[in-house]
Formats: sequence, C-alpha cells, structure tokens
Amino acid sequence: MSLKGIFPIDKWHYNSQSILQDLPQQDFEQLTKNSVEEKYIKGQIVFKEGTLPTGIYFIKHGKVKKYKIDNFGKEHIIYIANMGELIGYHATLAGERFPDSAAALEQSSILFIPQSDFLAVLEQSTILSKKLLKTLSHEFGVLANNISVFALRPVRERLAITLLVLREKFKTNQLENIHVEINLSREDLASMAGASRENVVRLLRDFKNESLIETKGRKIWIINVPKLVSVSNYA
Amino acid sequence: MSLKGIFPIDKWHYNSQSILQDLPQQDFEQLTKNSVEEKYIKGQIVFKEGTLPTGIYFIKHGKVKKYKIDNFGKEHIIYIANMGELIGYHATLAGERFPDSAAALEQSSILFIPQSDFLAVLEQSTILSKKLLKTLSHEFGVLANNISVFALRPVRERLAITLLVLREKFKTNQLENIHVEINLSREDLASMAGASRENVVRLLRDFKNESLIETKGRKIWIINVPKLVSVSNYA
DNA sequence: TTTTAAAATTGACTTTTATCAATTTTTACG
DNA sequence: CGTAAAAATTGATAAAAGTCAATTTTAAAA
Repeated sequence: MSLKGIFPIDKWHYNSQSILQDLPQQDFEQLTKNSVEEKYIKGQIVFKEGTLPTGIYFIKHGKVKKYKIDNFGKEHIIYIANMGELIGYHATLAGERFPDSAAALEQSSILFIPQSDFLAVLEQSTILSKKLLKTLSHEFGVLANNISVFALRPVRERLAITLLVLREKFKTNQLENIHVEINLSREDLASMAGASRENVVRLLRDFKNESLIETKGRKIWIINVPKLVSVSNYA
Repeated sequence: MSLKGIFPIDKWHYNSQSILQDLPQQDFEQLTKNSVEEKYIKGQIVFKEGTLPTGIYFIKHGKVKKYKIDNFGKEHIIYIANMGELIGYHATLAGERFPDSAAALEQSSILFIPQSDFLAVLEQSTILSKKLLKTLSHEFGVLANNISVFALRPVRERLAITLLVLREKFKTNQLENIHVEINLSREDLASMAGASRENVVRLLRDFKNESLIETKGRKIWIINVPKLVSVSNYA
C-alpha cells in the first residue's frame, strides 16, 4: 500500500538525509574527523531550546523528536527525525540559540560534529552549502504546510495526517510495507497532532470503528491507507 | 512603547531584508542587471502555490502577504513581508514549485530577478550563499514558533500575538511609534490568527473593553502594549 | 455628496475540543 | 510470574470556537 499518487508525503519530510549523503569523501572525512558517537536512551535529551549550539548531530540509528514547550509546560512535537537525518544545524547557521529541543524517542546512536568542523567544511565546500540551501528551502515548505493545517483543519484530519506521516517514519526497509507498526505513546501522538490525549484516544477509536486502523496496546497499524488519506482531506 | 525586553519580536520576523542589504556592489549589480520593476495593485497576485518559479522578488515598496489555501478554499496567511524583504526564493533553491502564494496587500512595487541571474550570482558569491543560509535557518525558528503556537494556544492568545506582530509591520519609520495604525481587513486578520472572522470581531471587542486596543472602522491601535503582551502568554 | 456594494458586527445556535475524575489496561521489573 | 507504576481509556461536563442569518457600518465610486 503505497502513498504514491494519493498523498504528497514529500511535503511532510525534511529530506535532511541528503545533506551528508553523497557528500564528497574528503568533505565527509573532514567533517567527521573529530566527531563523537554517543548512545542515547529513550527520552534522553539531545539539545535544548534556548541553549547555545556547540555542534550539529547526525542520527546513525534511532528516532529523535524535535519539539517545543510552551509557557504552560505543554509540549508540541514539530517533527520526528529518523536514522540518516541531520539535526541541530539551524542554530549554528543562524548564529542563534537552538529554536527547538530534541530528544531520543528510542535507543539511538548519534554522531556529534563540532561546530568548528562544520563551519570549516562549509567555508570551502560549495556542495555542502548547496545541499543545505536546498534542504532548508524544502523545510520551509514542510513547515508552511504544517502551519496552515494546524491553523485551518480540525483535529480529526490532523490526526489522520499524523498517522500517515508516522507510518512512513516507522517503515522498516523490509519487504512487508503493508504491516507498518506505529509505536508511539498516545501522549506523543497527541503532541504531534496538537490535541489532548483523550481526544486522540477517542478519535483513534472512531478510526478503528471505521476500519481505518487496527490497534493492540499502544501499537497502531493503518489497514486502509486510501480511506485514511481521504479522511485527512489533505491530498 | 517598545517591545524590547517584553516580547521576542525577532522570533516572528524572517529578516530577509539582510539578504540583499550590504551585498557587495558587484554581486548586487549582477543580480539586478536584468531585473524588472513591476507595480502591483492591492490584491494582485505575485506568485501562486504549485506553479514553477521563474525568479525571485524584492519588495521595493508596499506589503505582501504569503498564504496558503486549503482544499476547502480557506486561506491562511503565513507571513506578511514588508518593504525591503526578498520573497519567492525557497522554490528556486529547493528546485521545487512554489510552496505558497503571494499577493500585494496594498499598492506595491516589486523587483523581479530572473532565476538564472539569481543562480549565477549564488554560484560565485559565498556572501550571498551565507546570507541565505542564515536567513533560511532563522526562518525555521520563526515557523517552528508559529506551529507550536497554532497547535497549543487558543485563538485569543494567537490574536494578541498577531496584533503585536502587525504593529511592527505597520510602523512607519517616523518618530511617532506610539500611534501605530494597523490597517488590515478583519478577514485577513482572521486568516493570520487562524480563526473565524466573527470570532476575531468578538475578541477585538473584548480587547477594546479591556482597554488594550482602540478601533475606528477597520483600523486598530494598540494602546496598552505590555498588557497585550501579557494576554498573549507568549513572552 | 449620494448611492451602493462590500465589510464588519451581532445574536442565536451547534459543533468541536478540552478538562477533570475515575477506572482499566499495559508495561517494566524484581 | 506477580506486582506496582505508568499509560491508556472512558464518561461527564465545561469551555472554546465555528456557522448561519440577519443587520449595521464603512468605504468606494458615480
């Protein structure tokens, strides 16, 4: 069950994998010569909004949520970054503090690249610079989508979109793309969809009654992708 | 009445003015050698979401709204770009179609810079490239803010923030910063705050009753900035 | 100025969504 | 495997926000 032709999934992914992929060998080596690989346990914070950046992060394995916390302590998950994605570069490039926080969603292994190495390679590599410009510009579209969906669409549709996006994130590169298991807490799901936990639970029950999804414990499988796409009113 | 120290207005502006400002003379000339200045009347469309970019746009005078329209025809204004700002570069840099639309909010004069010139200067000017990286990275923070505010905060707070942001946009560089006149249709205001027009009208009446703003016709003046900041629950 | 179309406002009502307080289920771990 | 803590679910209720249908006000044009 592919989304091809029925849902513009590109508009929901940052494509930051492409930044370090097929970077010239030399650039890559210079970039990673002082890098350190760190293990993160589930829930462990990678960087925190408002702090000064000391480098950028490459996700070798695992998943990382990027989020913001409002003045009342409520969390909103902006994005889930997957294996192969680069995170934390906005702060360094803008010369600002981190605009958001990042925490591991599961046991992850992350390469830390010091700011000085990143900036040094950027100084001489037009390829890296172009890749960053391309990714950042693409991100703009993703975020613009997000904003207008949050501003205009009801929770039911936002949740449908969230599930479709998560399904892609949780795809294992195995053959069995039909049975993608979404494994995320209801709290995190609510925090992505911008809704209360209880409301998400109720809407998931509805989706289940409508035979759009199956659930077992916290796990969710989408069993009717095209119908969920139509529920999302997005495509 | 300044926002300094009481409201982080930087987190709501793109800062794209800095892209062409203090660009080396030579780069600027090459960039603009084939540029065309066009007049736009109020409401006229500059570019449309989903179309292929043919260049980028520099706002010499006037104001431009950047917006998206959902499947039901409802409009959401993502951003208002002011005199001196550059717009429309994301599509070209990402190699994609326009992620949003742009239309003049008032009589405006806009410089069109052909894509080929933009890309040619980018190819050789590391200064332009760095400025773009900086602006795009800063924009990420602005958009991330936006998303979490739309996802988590109620309309009353979003409207308070919207008014504070608009006040900055409508500042004339005169001395009289106290009496900034916000002149925008209720429809556009609602479309920025992500609310119905009627709800915006009612909330504006509340703000008026609470002596936060004054109105005359469609025009709005914020008369108690610090209190409106506190209503926004954002600072 | 007068006229008229567009925009803004108001009231009544409905729908959506959040919140609070249990209760049940699941998961982690000794 | 059993148990405690955490997470998920449910029901009841309240609050927020949208919609629809007038009516009034404003602004644009003759």
